[in-house]
Amino acid sequence: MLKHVQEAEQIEQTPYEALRSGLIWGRWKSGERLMPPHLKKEFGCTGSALREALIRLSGEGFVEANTNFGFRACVQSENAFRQAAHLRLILECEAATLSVQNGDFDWEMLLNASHNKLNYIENQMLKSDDIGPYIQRWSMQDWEFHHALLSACGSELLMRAYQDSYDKFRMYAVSKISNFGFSGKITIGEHKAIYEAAISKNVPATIKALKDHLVLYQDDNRSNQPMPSKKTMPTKQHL
Amino acid sequence: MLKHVQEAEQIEQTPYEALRSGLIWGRWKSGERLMPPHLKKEFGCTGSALREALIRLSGEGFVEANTNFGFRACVQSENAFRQAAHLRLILECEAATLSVQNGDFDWEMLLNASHNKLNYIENQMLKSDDIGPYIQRWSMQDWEFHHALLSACGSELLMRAYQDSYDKFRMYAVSKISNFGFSGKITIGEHKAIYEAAISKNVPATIKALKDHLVLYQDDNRSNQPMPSKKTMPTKQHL
DNA sequence: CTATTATTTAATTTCGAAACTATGTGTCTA
DNA sequence: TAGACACATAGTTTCGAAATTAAATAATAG
Repeated sequence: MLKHVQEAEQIEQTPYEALRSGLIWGRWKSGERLMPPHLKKEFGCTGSALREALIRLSGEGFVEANTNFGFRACVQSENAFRQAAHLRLILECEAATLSVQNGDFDWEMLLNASHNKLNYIENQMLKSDDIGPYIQRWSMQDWEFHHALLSACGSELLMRAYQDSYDKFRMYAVSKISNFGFSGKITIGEHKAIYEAAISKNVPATIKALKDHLVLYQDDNRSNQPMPSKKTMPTKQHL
Repeated sequence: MLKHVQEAEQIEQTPYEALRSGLIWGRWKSGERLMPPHLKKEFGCTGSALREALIRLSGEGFVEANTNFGFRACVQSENAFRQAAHLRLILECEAATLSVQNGDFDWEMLLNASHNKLNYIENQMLKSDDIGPYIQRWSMQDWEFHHALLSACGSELLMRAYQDSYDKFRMYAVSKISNFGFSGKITIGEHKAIYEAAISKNVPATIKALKDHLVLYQDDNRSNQPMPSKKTMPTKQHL
């Protein structure tokens, strides 16, 4: 799909990392089967190793696992994308609130540094005609910035949940959003707004800036495709 | 640890379910090693099957996996418990808000039925001297009630994140909270308050009732053991 | 006696073959 | 021709042994 992505994947080490990367960057189509016997040729490892990685990824929600039917890439849909964006927004707002309240001097320095790096890349992309070669680096810096923003929230559990939602959001964004979510000056301005609100310890402004940043993909997921409550039975509990 | 729990575990089928159940119900001490070669005797299955289950559980955050060091039961601490309670509260409030707004007639019936069942058990426990035999059943009904409450939120992703936080909360509650969180009339009243607020479509009252229900374990996790922001580096991104 | 190195033990990880399951094809019958 | 049954094939899952790695003990030199 993407030349630069393809090249980068060659560097990956473990099957788990390679698969996770490939899933996020749209290497497989929505719902496509992931068969160890086939994949092992191009991954240069045994089928069992791939299976292990796929099990782990199914636990994280990136692949679907059905007994005796093997593994499939996550089924992508507009609805699933909205759900990921929604969850990400909830977790990011909560963690950012705590982080702004708790953040010390070191946190401010970290946030400053990560925003500078992100801003630098984004301005380079603004000048360039083809942003393709920048996408991956930009995506990494975007993550580093959002991670730094929340890093003082004080809860590793919250951080982990956030990363899951962030990665899932990115996976859907790759296939649904043009330029993977980078919209030139608009994006630069949004990141600047988040940074300035957070660094000045203004919690309501930070939350507003975050909502503005993610509102594009939010819309209203309440009325469109509601989940029928009849079908929603409690999953089996392990007593 | 618990007689009734031990008995119930014999019925379990897959190693994954048995392990998950054992972890939640405090079968292993905090940080204890989980070695397939030892466990396979009592689980009556091969070591490889256990390994597969442990990998999956590590993806869900119930066991810690270190390369070439095997698996360990989750390290429990007061801080980890607060984080689980906190995350659960965030997700439950958000999902409950959506659910109350979206909930149709079927949802109301489901909520009513699950609350009745929960209420029935809790009143039985109130009369009894030894609540031991009721604990597991009560835990199951408690889950069914909370699940029903959120079931109309419209986001499977949010529901799954909630279940993870709920199960982790329960795991810590088993080891930290007397009677696993059942406090007689107080608990009954809290569940009733949640039910009545939700069934009357009162969002603010529902949120308040949920916060009252979980506030005991909340305290203030901001100031006690803050996570040093220096150590918080972005985890490796898979390009 | 201490510290470093070898040796032994135990556990984890990897691997490939065997068993099982599902799918697709072809044949036979009504 | 349509339907049902048996067969063949592809893919999944399970299993146990070999290889690798870490921990523990014994042994030797300083």
